[in-house]
Amino acid sequence: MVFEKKELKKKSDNLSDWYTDVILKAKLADYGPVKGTMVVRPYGYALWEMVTEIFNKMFKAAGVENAYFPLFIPYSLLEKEKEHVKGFSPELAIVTIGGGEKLKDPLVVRPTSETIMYSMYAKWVQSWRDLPVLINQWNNVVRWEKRTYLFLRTMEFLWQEGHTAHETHKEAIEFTKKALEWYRIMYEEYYAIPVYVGTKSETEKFAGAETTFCVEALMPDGKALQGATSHDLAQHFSKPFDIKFQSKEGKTEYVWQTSWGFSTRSLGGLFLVHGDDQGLILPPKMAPIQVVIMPIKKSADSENSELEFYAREMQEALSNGGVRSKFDGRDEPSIGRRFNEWEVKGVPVRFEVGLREYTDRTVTIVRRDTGEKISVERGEMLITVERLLKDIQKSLFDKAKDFLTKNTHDVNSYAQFKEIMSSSRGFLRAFWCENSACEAEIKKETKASTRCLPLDSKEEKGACIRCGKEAKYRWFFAQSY
RNA sequence: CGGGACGUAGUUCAGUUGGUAGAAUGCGCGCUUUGGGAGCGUGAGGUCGAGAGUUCGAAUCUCUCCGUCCCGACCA
Repeated sequence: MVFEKKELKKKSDNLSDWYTDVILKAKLADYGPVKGTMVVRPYGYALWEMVTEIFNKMFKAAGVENAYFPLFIPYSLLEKEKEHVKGFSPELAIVTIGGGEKLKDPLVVRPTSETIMYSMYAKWVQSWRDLPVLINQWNNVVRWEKRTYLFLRTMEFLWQEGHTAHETHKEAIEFTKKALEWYRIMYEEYYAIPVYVGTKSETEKFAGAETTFCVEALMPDGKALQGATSHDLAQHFSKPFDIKFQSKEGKTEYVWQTSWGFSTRSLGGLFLVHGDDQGLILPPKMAPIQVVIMPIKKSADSENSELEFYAREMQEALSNGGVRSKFDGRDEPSIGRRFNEWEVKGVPVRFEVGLREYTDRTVTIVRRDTGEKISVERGEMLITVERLLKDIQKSLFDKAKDFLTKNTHDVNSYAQFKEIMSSSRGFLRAFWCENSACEAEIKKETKASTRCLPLDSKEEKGACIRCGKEAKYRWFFAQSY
């Protein structure tokens, strides 16, 4: 049974309107007073906290430590790596006045921390014994975006940025891939969003990187979202920043570095992929509230207190079983409205506990994703919920995977390429000559840019989709968010 | 930074040929309610984005500015 949301825009009508609407109505975030800024509200921040908890466990297990570096970066530092400053200068916020005086050396509000961190790494690394350096920081960065969008593109966003330094290139590359694997796990196993994992083309890679690895996800409108990136920086920064060490052989060498980041943008993807006309659907592993318990009261007070006791005891059992739950014992608004509130917020499972359940010693359990309603014996509650949460997690992933598969096309002619890009979009696997001029033309003509070359790609003999010249690989193309 | 739309109550919006501010919803209080957006009563809430001009009189007409959203170029 489908219940109309009088106040919520429909996902099926217009994805972009629905997206903004649901974020505001679910109280995930709100617009800040400065254009392009966003306030992350407690419910949205709870999701980000989930991300930090999950990643911190992974990072720390690999020996990565958290630290904090300053927000302000001297412009002179940023200039040291040529490609880096060129890539970022159009979107920098620069402080020119401090303490009422014009600054001699303007300060950049960090757009990313390579330069400020590496200026410190140069002091800290002297010997091979100082390596590897494995540091992550959770912080905010600012990029002066011309056009912004809640979560997906804001002027200031939250992220983690990991920065490592190693003795050898091989070790650095391995670490880059390790970070990439963390990102894949976060998307696939927690966000329930299947991704393609690969490397970026020369034009799409990070300013200053040797190679950029990425995870790419598909949104319901057929556009691709770059989920996270991990960079092999080689010695591009260690040379200008003079990060040197003496090797075991007594030789002076520059370190090999990596950097990798995952931002609040990912949450935008989470909302887009799983929601429906009723609102958000959060995968159980990410949901700050996995089960909402709703006592349905009757007017006789004596019954209510026993009912409430019955329901509260259930919450305690859930909590002991490691299930995140919320008890909604409010008298107002009406029960129907409160059902809808939690649906908009995407809580995966709802318990309905009324006189019927109390009398029969049962609980009515409702799935957010399918709307399916079941009655369960009180004794079977915990095991049923645990199974249900797993089912929902899997079912959300399977659904997204199915969508991804159906919208990934092998394309062999430019006419077909254009046709798909002007209709359903999605990921297009096509041969490309790897010439950046050709890439630019394709983007201009179809809006599709190269998203990645999947890691498991096999060399083949083909002809570039646009120019017909020799091409070795099928690249993934898509319109990017 | 180009193109479009729009600024009136917390929100969504109406406001006729220019005549001095409205609705719905939300919010407060009281009572009745509770298995899918409850009912009745009552109350609070506005520099009509800002400034200037035209006029006896401007939310309404003119100009300038500011801001927001959407679509492009740019980007995590």
